[in-house]
Amino acid sequence: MARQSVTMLEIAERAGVSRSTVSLAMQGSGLIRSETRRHVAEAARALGYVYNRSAANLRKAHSNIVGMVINDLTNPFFAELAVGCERVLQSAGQMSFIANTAESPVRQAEVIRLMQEQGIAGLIVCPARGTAPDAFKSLLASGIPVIQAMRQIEGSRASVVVPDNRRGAALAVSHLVSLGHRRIAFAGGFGETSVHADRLAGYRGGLEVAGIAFDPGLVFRGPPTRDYGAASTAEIIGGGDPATALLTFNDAVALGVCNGLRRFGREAGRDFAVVGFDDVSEAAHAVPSLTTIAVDPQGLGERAAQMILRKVGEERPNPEEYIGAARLIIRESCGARARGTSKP
Amino acid sequence: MARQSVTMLEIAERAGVSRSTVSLAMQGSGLIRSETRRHVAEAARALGYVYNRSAANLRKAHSNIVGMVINDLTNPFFAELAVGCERVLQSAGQMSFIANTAESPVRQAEVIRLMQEQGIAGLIVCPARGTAPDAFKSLLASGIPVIQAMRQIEGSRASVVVPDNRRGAALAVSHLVSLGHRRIAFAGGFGETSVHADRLAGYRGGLEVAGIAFDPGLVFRGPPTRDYGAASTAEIIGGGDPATALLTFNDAVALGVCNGLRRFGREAGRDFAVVGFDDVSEAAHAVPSLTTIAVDPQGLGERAAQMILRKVGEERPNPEEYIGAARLIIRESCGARARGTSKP
DNA sequence: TATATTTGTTGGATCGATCTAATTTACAGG
DNA sequence: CCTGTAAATTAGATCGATCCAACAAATATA
Repeated sequence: MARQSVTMLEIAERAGVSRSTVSLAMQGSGLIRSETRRHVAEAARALGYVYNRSAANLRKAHSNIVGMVINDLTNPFFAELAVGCERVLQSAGQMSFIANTAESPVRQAEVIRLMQEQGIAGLIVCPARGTAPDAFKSLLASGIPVIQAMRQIEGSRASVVVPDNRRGAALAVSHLVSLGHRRIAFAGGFGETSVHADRLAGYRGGLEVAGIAFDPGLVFRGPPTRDYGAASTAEIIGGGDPATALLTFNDAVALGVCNGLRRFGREAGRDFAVVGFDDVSEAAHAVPSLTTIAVDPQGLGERAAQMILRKVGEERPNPEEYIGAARLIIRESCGARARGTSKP
Repeated sequence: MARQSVTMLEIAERAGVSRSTVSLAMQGSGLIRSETRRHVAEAARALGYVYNRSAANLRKAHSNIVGMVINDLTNPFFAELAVGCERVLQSAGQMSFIANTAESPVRQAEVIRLMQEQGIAGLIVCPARGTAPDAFKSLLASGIPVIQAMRQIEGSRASVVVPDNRRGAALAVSHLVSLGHRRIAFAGGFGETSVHADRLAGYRGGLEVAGIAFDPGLVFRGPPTRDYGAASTAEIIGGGDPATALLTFNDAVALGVCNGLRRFGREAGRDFAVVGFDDVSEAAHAVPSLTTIAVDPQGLGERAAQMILRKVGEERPNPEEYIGAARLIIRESCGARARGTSKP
């Protein structure tokens, strides 16, 4: 069909006023008599009018679109961040579009370019692994605010919204220490991300506070996945002076280790303490349920959205930093609570 | 900063040609001498030019944006569909934006309106529960193709891409029958979605083929969640002539039931057979690993994307229907394979 | 009554890229 | 050297909403 689209001019004719009046009425200007406004609204409805944002954006320089670039949407952790963000933007009347980069900096660059062509008002991004420090240069140069969420790229001038990874890891370690553990391992994640660096630093800090010497032999690096957790279990619980407790880079690794332990006839929470990181929704439902550090991705998403809304209005946005709380959620896998003691 | 954006006119001046030449060069017209084209490209790069799609769309009626409206992005099943879609669209040079409706028809209507205002070329939608049949009327009326993925709304004139839910459920039932089961229950999901209706119909069909009478007392309705699965376990395994096997509406319910069984000292695959639906990534990793019906959400997403790409070009797009395969994946939870027999 | 002020409405230029029709340039064949 | 054809380029109108300056009408103030 592709029928010719209805324009404000047609509404004007039908309502017996001018284009200008229609435009003003549409955007709720106080200059228009309320009766006129009603006529215009009626005519628009009758004609099936659809507002043309492209045309409007042509004059307004920036649209009401906020872009969101997510490294991995199939990971519920990041999906929740996106959803939290979107909820806030939506209720502020901003449209948001979400794009997925699948951890590819190349794809990320492509997506950011396309978004800039659409004239986004701001960008919230969970940078892909290996993102270059100048990835947001073009956006920042044209005065478009950029917020990095969850991860931050060293040397970029964009704002940051992240959880307190360092403190979270330290909390986990001191909890394990309070349960009597001295040989505490750390597993999963690669050195290239800021998140890994921070969580590892918190782990070391926690050990130091407890007066426990750091043993590099207890740090295991690898992909932040369940498969890695399952595969590395043997290594973690083996060796001469093996660990009795483990803090993992994230919940996926922790859940993998819980399964891995079972293959050796061991059970997390009974024979070995496991603490995860992130508190994904599965953590509460797993058996045994997972003790973990909650970072509230939805809440961080909401924060990021509020920050971008503020910055979009600003004349000259300066980089800002927000560090969200990290809370220890004690469940079964650390051994502090017997299995089935109460609802997870 | 918000420096004035660079336009084609400025490129034209720098390259010593006219606006028209720049425009033609940019869109790769064969009319332009390759040397001129090079000059233009150079000037654009030097000035840090960013293409303004809003301006272009003003003349072209439709943008190169495909909208995707997803009922629940935090559900990895739907997230994967979105990602599959996006990959195909991306490689076809189309921009896609994803929005989340959180199962709210009101929010969905809002999102669709905003997308139409942006001038999307097509829409792929997993309709929210309770979507009205006329939800896509405005889009279809202006000739914008709409594809419903995973779910379909009765009475809407949009195309459809869904898995073969009916056949999948029948496959599951006949597998359970082949393992010797005669009392097979069905649990989870509400009647309001087409998916539930189809899966239930397949379940009944499977029973019929095996010559087993349908027993309404073995059908349990409830939210398609893990919590529901855990909570309804008692009811499912109780009663006078209890079920010995269970097909669930989706994997979430199945995983919940597996946990629920454990609370009664029973184990899926040993004392009770459980078959899920969807094959989410967790199904393979769970302990016991979950026998389920794979519907390949990424593959369906890719199909939907290909379909929309084809339709965007068409003059008068007619509603189409694609029914994807559903495969039985045999793992541990149905009891066909001993636990730990081989890699999941 | 004349003038100032407020309130409501409108013409017309504008945003940046596109596209048609027109124009210029290049070059062959006579 | 001219004409005809092909190749390359360009002027100018156009898309639809916005917004300023201008204007008309109604009301208040001198």
